[in-house]
Amino acid sequence: MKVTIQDLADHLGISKGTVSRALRGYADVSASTVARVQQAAKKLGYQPSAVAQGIKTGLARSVGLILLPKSRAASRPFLMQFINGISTSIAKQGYTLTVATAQSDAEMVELHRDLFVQRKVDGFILPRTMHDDPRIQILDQLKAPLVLYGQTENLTQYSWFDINQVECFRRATARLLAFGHRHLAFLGGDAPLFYNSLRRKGVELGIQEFEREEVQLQIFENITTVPDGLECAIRLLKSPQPPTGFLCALDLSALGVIRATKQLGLIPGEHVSVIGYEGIPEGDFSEPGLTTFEVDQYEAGFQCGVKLMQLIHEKGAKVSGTLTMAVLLERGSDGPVRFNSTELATFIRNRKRLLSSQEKLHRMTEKSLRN
Amino acid sequence: MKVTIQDLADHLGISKGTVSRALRGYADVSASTVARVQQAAKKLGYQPSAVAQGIKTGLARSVGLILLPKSRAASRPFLMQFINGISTSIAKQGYTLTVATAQSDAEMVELHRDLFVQRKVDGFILPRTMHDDPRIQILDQLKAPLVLYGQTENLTQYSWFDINQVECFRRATARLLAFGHRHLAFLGGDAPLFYNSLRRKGVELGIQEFEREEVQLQIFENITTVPDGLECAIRLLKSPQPPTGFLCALDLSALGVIRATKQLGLIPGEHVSVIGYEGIPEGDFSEPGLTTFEVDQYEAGFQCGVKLMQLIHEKGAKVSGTLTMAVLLERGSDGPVRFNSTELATFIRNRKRLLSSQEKLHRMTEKSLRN
DNA sequence: CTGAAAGCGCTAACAG
DNA sequence: CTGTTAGCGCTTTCAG
Repeated sequence: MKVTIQDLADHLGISKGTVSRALRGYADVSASTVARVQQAAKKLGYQPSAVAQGIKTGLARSVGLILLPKSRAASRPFLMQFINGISTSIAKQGYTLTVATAQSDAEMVELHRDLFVQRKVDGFILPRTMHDDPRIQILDQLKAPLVLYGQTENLTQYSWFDINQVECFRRATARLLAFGHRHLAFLGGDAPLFYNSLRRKGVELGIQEFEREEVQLQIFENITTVPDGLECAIRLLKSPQPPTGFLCALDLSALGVIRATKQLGLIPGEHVSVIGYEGIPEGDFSEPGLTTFEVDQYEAGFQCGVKLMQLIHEKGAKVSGTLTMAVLLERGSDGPVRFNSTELATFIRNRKRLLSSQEKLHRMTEKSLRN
Repeated sequence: MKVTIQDLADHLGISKGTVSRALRGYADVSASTVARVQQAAKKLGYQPSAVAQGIKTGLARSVGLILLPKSRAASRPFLMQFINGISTSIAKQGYTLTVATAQSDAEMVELHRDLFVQRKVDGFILPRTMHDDPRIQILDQLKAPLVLYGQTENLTQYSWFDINQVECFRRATARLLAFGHRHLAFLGGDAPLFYNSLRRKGVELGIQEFEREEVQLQIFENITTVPDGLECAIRLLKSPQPPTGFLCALDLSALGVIRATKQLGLIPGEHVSVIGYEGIPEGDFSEPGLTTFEVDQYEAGFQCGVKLMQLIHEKGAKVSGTLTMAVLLERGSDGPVRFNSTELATFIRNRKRLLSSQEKLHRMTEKSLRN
């Protein structure tokens, strides 16, 4: 049923060694046999077993990507495109992507070790890099090829690909400052993840470069979901000195801030400005649309794949890091400051009265629409 | 560097055959050696090479899932959770998921063949089943184990998992009819995909069961994106006899319909009702929220994985099909009919006047908010 | 209960 | 240019 190299050799009346060399394009085979072999291979539908090949070469022709379903909200948005990018780039060399799912951080590290030791994969792509990433430690020990999607400590030792998040957040900050905002809040994401410090650094840099006036900045961390962002923003906006501009490490938390803003009867993009990061599709459907940096996750995956292939194939290949930019999507969630912090606080304090009057007007509008 | 079964055998002064049997839990090994071997294995960090195992067993301990990045919009939303579900369920048996990406339909079929012939995977999960699916044809020929996520012709021959989409759309239709809608439109998705006929059938069934009054139904196909839905809805709503209720095969097209509705100055959920299917996160951020059927993609992936494992491991395992339900998320995009089709047409024809008056009122609201 | 040995399908020396 | 041969690391009879 399953056709092996022996079958093919028998069929052609030559040895399997010759068949192997013909198929692998060795120079020392006559052109005519090469042709004959290739033809017969196609006819019989022969393709070498990757498993049997792997036992000789020591390679599985697969790279690993391990996910954490636990943090669904945080990891979901970007991964599908990322996966497409990886598998497309490695497919050229006959590689496939092996995806596994860990149920916890500890299991995650073990899974990396096991998959490599069992030779199910030849290397890894590590998304969502952490400070002192335990995955890196164990893979270093095993001398496993790896590429980081993101940055970390001792970066020169590794191949990595990342968005220049410092620059993104510097620009976002400069943008809000140019809009006249002087009270800012930074809602950071998962604290252990390395990107978090980069994004915060970008914000601090932006403020530092701005020398015209005093700027207030409040910093929060572990704001990773819509409810997180909502809750945090409600709390801040009800405080005596609320921020008028929100810089969010994640689109999800930014969407939460937009919701909070509306709940308080404020208009996002007018009374309060919000900027996110990542470019998830939800941001295009909120009202107003979310101003954010759109990351090309497909490209990121593709480049990670390319780098990993280099590491695996070109022995003694040097590691390389690449930094690229995301593009700002200017939608409606930010704009020129209307109230300063103090005015905003007053405005919010009176929101009940205003909300009810707004409702009355809404009913009027409705009625008139009905004719 | 890499520790093999031989190393372990040498270390313990026993034969590798014994080591192998001890590790695989054969009955005919003394408990004491089993313990010794396990301990030594842990100490030396020995794990059998999946590649070497595979050459004997003929199994790669991996299942394949092949994606089409081309149809990004259509395939993106559901896949990540689906992938998590698959890899979680197969991980119990030491299996991993191999993901590959095809650039075209033809390449997709080839990839299935190649991955199986090369023994990189032991079976496949086929999402997005088509009419006379060419993937199934080739895999049947190769006697490759497969599980369908979705239905198709000759279903009794295969293992499959699906949502009862006929029932979902029957309910959606009954719901709009109960709301008093009598002019409906069904915006179908990719025509070659099998789900499309099921969803349409559900709509037709719902209408057929409704005997109180005459119901108009317009049917469209290949409406797969937001712009598709937008365009189609604009055209329909501007027609002399516009539908007041939209049944959309996909959330994406439903979101397009909502946009169209707003562009025409109508209020979705009041002047026009829209129901989607799938439960993508965007639906929660549109205004109003999209009423839709939420599919548990994780569970779907999990069940597909379980079925595939049965097929691969239990020889002579019989195929099995499972039908489950999605849950209706009642959000704001549908509701009791306000205008019948004729009234709606008139209303839309006068929209310009209305829109400008609405704007005036909006400015009033704004002004009052400012104090 | 354990060791010896064959062989899975393929590649890569090494002869010829 | 091609055939022969020796493994790669593991599993699995088959003897003992």
